[in-house]
Amino acid sequence: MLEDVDARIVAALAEDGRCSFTELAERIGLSVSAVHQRVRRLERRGVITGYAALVATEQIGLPLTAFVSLTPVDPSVPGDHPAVLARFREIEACWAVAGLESYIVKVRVASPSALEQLLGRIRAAVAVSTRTTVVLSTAFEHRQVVPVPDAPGPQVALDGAAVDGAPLDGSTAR
Amino acid sequence: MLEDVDARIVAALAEDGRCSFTELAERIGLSVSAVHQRVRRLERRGVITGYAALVATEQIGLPLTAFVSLTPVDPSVPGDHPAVLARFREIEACWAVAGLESYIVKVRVASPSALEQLLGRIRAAVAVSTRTTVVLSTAFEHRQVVPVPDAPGPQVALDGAAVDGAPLDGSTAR
DNA sequence: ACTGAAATCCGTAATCG
DNA sequence: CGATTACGGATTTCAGT
Repeated sequence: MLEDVDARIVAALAEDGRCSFTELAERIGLSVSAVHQRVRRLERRGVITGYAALVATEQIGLPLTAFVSLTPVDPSVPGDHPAVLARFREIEACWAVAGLESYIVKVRVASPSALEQLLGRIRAAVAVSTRTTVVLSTAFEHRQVVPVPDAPGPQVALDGAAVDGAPLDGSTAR
Repeated sequence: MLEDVDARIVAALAEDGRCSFTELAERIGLSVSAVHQRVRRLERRGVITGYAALVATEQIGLPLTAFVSLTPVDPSVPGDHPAVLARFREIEACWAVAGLESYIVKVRVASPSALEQLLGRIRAAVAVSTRTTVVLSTAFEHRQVVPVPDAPGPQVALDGAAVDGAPLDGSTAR
């Protein structure tokens, strides 16, 4: 787990990945060099694994998002499915999951017909049957889940329901 | 859609969101000010919607990821479900989807019991039944899907299968 | 582990082509 | 739309506590 100061740094960088060390230091209440030192340590420890620009996929000609669940045709033949799936540009993420299906991948394509073609290529490449769930709209995505222990916590009722407009984060009062 | 230069800038920033304008300019082969100008334009146009540090959730005490599909108990009562769901810290993403269920949310929690409690709170807050798929492992995530038109393209066979070790991105030769 | 200072590098805007 | 210039501010390192 994370210490308070580190958690606040991670939360700040998760929200604004290009935040300067100077601004970060002001927000956290430490010197620039101390913050710098901690960020580098968080990177080395693998807490922060990288930085990314968030791209509106609709704006770059990929307006269709879908989740595709994969079920191997012959489960006795293993093979490194994720490695094969990683070679599809259209696949943004790949999870191995518990349940009827073995994998879920998230894909971004230009059109229904591009989706159809992609599904065909996936089935051919990894010998799976697919089940596809088309995304109608993205309410939010890439949101950050970093717990910030020292932040003034929301008032939370005993059953875990938030009292007013506070986040329903299930955190305990302290 | 995007112009070649913009696409390469977006791709570079998607891969390294903290990349300096100086380094970006070198990679793209433009002056710093030209790149600067283009990045600002991409931000203004909403192509780049933000920057984020990528955080290893296992490292911050949230090792359990799951997808939860939500089906409203009474579909005739609408209400702004995404807005309610957004108030749960544990929910990282929320999509409205086509199919039997209405929404899919991605959650990150500390443990199976934390998941159980979260599901209870979700069902209570938005009056849905839930179906949960636990993630066993994340092969990859947050990968970038930005098409880079001018990059030396992979040799692709007519059926769309890559010839050698190139990405199976279905791009056409030019 | 944090601070403060020094040297270098970068971001930003203005100006010109 | 891109290059050059110039200055203020940021990054990074290091010595000190």
